[in-house]
Amino acid sequence: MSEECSESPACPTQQGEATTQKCRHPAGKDPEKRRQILSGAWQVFVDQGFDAATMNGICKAAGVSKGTLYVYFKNKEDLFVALVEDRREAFFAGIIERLEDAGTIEDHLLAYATGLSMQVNSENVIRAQRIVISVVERMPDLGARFYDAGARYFLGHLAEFLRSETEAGHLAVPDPEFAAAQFIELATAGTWRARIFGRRRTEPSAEEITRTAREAVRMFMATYGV
Amino acid sequence: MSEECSESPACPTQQGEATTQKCRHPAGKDPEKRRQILSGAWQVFVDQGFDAATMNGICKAAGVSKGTLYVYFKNKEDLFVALVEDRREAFFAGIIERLEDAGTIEDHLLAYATGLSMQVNSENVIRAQRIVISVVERMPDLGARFYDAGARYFLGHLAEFLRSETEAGHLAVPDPEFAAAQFIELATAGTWRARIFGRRRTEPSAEEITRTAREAVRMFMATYGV
DNA sequence: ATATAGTCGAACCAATCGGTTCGATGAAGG
DNA sequence: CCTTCATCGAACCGATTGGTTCGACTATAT
Repeated sequence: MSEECSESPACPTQQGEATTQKCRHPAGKDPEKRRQILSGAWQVFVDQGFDAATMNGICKAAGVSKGTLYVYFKNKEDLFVALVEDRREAFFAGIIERLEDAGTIEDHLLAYATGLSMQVNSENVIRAQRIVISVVERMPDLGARFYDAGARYFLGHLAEFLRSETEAGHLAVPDPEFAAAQFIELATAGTWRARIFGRRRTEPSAEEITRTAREAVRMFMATYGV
Repeated sequence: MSEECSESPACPTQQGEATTQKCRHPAGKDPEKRRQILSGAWQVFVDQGFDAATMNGICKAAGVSKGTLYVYFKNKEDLFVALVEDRREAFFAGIIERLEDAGTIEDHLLAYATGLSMQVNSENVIRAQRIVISVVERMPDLGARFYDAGARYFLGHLAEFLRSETEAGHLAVPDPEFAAAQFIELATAGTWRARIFGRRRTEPSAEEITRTAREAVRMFMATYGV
């Protein structure tokens, strides 16, 4: 319950030091409360889906009154959009970074594939993906943005890597964008589709992920290696 | 509106010949009416999703009274399950057959890939997949059965083909099941995922499909060719 | 200390949903 | 011709929903 006044510039209590003092936030602007709402909403949405989730349930889960909830978000759809916007980056952060130190091209690709597959097959992300897919018809932009933040983000980054390695003569990739798409599909071959359709209800094991990733790299290098 | 009495064995009107005469069906057993309901339900579900679709809307679309609807299907979920059950086979029929006459292994794989990709990326099938995915949490078996009738059916068939070609010495595929999964992912690389997330709102062109299919075959043969 | 204002919580609202009921209708069957 | 019965259609039901309102409470800022 101890918040620091770190956001509102109109709050004169802020001392520069980290202080546990509270300060007055304008209605609907307390970032801590906002996070609290989003956190509760995440739980409810993730295990009930968009339609089945009720605003009352979200209030209860978030520990916030309904009136307050509607001060922060104007309706259910707005709340959901904000939630996806808030989480989508977090899903895929930390994977790109850890790839920088990889050694050979194979190591690089392998790390890429395993990181991607683990994340994209994890229970939470699978559920989130299902929900986004289920509302794509009603909120077309949401799905597109979610895809851009996830798959497309990886695609772009990987394509860039492939292009530079090709220019350096370490690979022979005529169409980096397309090859990146191929690689991403290979990285999750046999797992993701079955997961998203509920055919597999548990996350793939680390061994399976690395095995699939290794085969993806092998296949990729057999085709695009020099 | 002309029905033949072709199903009910209790109907003495049936003459063996095709007749346009009507006959009395026990309540909830007229196959024509059943088809009529499923057809209306299909339209409504496909462009509204499971939750947004209402039983009243389905009645109107099907041209059937609500009372009758509930004679044929005991509730919304039951209707939806029956609908998926009714359509899932139809989605993927006709693709396997047309592959039998293919010549070389490459031709065979190419036909497989293009047929699969066209079907799986078509607007109707994409929408159906989205709906199934959206209810997977509530109806786990439905998603699994749908997956089995679609992807898994292809996987099995393709794996069998790969195995026999390997035994004949035309291919070198150590793990046919897994290789089949790889091939299927490659066949839809760059299209299906974007389609399902609504990132692409139009079906891929025939040229793109064949191009992707051709690259899939090339990659596959580079890895598993003799 | 006092005024201010963000939050609470519970009641409230209109709308809609899935599902049921039942008398009217009209065609099939003997 | 008359009976039977599947269908119709419209009213009806209880439950639940997203969303609103408003007075009570309380921590903050002056």
